[in-house]
Amino acid sequence: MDAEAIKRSLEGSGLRCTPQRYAVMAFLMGQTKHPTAGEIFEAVNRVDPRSSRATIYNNLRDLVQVGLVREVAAEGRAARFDAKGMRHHHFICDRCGKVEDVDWYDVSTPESGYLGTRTLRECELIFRGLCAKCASRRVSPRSSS
Amino acid sequence: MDAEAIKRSLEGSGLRCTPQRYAVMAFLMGQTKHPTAGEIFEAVNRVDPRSSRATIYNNLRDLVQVGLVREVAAEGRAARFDAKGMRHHHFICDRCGKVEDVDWYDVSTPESGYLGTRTLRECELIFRGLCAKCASRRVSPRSSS
DNA sequence: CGATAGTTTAGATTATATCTAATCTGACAA
DNA sequence: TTGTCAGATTAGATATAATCTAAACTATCG
Repeated sequence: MDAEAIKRSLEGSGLRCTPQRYAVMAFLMGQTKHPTAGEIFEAVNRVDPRSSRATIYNNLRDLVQVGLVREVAAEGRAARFDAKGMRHHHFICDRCGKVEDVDWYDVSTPESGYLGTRTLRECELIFRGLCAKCASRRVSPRSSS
Repeated sequence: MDAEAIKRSLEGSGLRCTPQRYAVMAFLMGQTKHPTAGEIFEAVNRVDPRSSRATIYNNLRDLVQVGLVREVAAEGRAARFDAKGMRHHHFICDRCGKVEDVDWYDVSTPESGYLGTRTLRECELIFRGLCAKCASRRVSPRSSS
């Protein structure tokens, strides 16, 4: 996504396109990983414009609130974020905790009545197991003994 | 689940059935909510045996590790826990953040090859939307104007 | 241009989780 | 039964992540 599209998405969401917000959005959109707020802070501050830590947190909160960014539902101390671009599911590794994107496929939605009087917005899938790296690590020590 | 079954499940998992571990398991099994470590600490310390905060955290880590308890994949500052009893999915409210259990149903698993060389252990479903309380709250102000 | 709301700042503070070293406890072997 | 030792707990210190605070800055609108 280019500069103009980022600007438009921010303003379209009711947020001003400040340099600091732009930097966060641009960083997240160029990511395939799911960085923590701390990682975003450090990455973004390598170049101008600089942002204070509170600005990073404030901006992530605002971006999540308007729906341009989402917090990833994963265990671990620090929240992880990704930009809502192409729809995808997440795979979380039992061993190393890494969160990876996997292609979207439609999940069968529950029967009507299943959620009672709750209103359903989205069904999110999380796959759990071993990532490619950890899965091959497990196999390797055994095959040599 | 009764006292003896808790003891057996602890010992069967390779953990000693200490009074403090028993208290945490008993508390979690009597819960339909998804308490934070802090909430568990407070609830458990209302009666003997008392536990230090580190003991609560240590024991939750151990219980998660052996698979008797799981950390719930939900946003929010503090981790939330539930005992692995009856299989269920979770509904997370967009507005109040409450995590609710909903009945299990089988999710269609992905086609072979979908996860590449990763190994799949489980597909977890998270429903998102408004809980019954927040959904009815939203409707009420509008219908009066 | 001035006013004002929105945003950022930098450091302080809070909340959550983890560490640390000493002490306690229970299991097991002799 | 006793002694040993590994596992567990303790209580407070410390680390980490997130949030607060009040002042300053900035962009927008009238």
